[in-house]
Amino acid sequence: MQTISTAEENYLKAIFTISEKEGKAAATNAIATALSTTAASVTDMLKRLAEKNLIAYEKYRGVLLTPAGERLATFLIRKHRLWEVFLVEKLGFSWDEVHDLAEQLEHIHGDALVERLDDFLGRPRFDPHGDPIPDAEGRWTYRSQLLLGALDAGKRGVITGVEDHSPAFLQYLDHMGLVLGAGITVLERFAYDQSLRVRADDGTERVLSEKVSQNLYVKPTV
Amino acid sequence: MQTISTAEENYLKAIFTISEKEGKAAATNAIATALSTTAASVTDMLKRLAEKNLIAYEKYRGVLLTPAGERLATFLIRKHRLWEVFLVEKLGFSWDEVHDLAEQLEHIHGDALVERLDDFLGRPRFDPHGDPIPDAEGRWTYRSQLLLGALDAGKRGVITGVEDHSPAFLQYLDHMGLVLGAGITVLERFAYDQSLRVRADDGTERVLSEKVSQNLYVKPTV
DNA sequence: ATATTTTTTTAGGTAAACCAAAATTATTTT
DNA sequence: AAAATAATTTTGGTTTACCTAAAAAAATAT
Repeated sequence: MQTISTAEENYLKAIFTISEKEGKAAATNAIATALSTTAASVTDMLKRLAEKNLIAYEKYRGVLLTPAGERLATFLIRKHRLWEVFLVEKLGFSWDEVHDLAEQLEHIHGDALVERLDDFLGRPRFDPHGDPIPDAEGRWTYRSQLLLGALDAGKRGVITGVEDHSPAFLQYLDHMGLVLGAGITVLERFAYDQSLRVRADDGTERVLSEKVSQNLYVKPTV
Repeated sequence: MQTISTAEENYLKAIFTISEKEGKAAATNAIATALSTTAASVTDMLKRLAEKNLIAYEKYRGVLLTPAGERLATFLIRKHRLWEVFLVEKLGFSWDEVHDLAEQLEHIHGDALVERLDDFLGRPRFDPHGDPIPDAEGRWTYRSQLLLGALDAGKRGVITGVEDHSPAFLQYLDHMGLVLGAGITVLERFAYDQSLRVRADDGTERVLSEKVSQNLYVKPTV
């Protein structure tokens, strides 16, 4: 069984994320940007990953993960998100503090560790940002959610996740009481700047910018 | 602030352990053996660690840690042992399974993580093998313990730790019911092979070899 | 005190993971 | 369809952390 380095794991995760979002092969430059490295370094690594049959790579055509590569990437995301749950639920970190630590912890190797951690945490299906956690077989939980910006006036939804994971956005949400699970009703949409007047379940009313409404996911309630 | 690689951290820990046990500067060969590498590689690394002022190195004279190096080594041991407590107390691993995982986890960087983990675990002073855990300021807890082999016939002690940390020994102890905190009374010492006849607090009597009695620590009870 | 053995260092080399600059290929514009 | 631009790869280099074999120093034996 071949071993995979931390650097290789980071490439697999980046390729997974980019090709998933773009719906096509990940470009060298996109990977370089995601990993804060140069295109030359990426080409270097792609050759090695192709050699290990973790990616399907054709020069100048971008890359896709092979089933083996996708399995590894999925498992890395599983580990990252389980550790995030641990950091928030057990150690008391806030959701804007856990990314860098989880980025390190996801590279710890040990199948038994992951499964025991999962049990210890009560087999959570979503991480502290509302992102789904693949199960031990790599299966994803799908959930019907839409951006708050897509919710019609008069409709209510429950906050289920974020698109922007930056600490600045997460801290803003904390400040506004917009936490996962909170109910929110769209009262009015201002055509001028696409801002929304919303009401929390406790009756508090606020105006949220388009930028906020485009980065917050809600599940509509009936 | 300079960064320290995982390889460098492993050298610091090895130097700490060897120089502490031997009571003198750690020899190149001893470090090579401890890290399963070659003397040439060790010399290589010693130059780099000396450059970073983490060790006091004189060619052909062995190495000692500087205060900065000792601080780092102590903190690594703190992290290693806290993670071992987590793995045993929270995730349900047994004491013979946790070393390799803790060996990875000790290299996770994050002061807040360590302090929160320490709190979460109830600020334990000893790890699952009875080894002391340095506190956040790097202070060690000392404990009066001696090898079971040094306990006179007729005396009773409580098991406080192990010298040999190998899974084989730990599993043997489990099998014999010789867990941390268990009481044990030496009934008789056989001069021929230095084996001991002992009695557990539940009345069970056993004979333990010299090898066992030289690898098990007890705290004498009055 | 010299010879032998052991330990340590040096010399020269490797692979992984990065880089800048130059060359090549693909894409877009005209 | 050519020219210009953008994306990608190649070339030649770096550092880290290893290695083997040879040389040098220290320790031990005679």
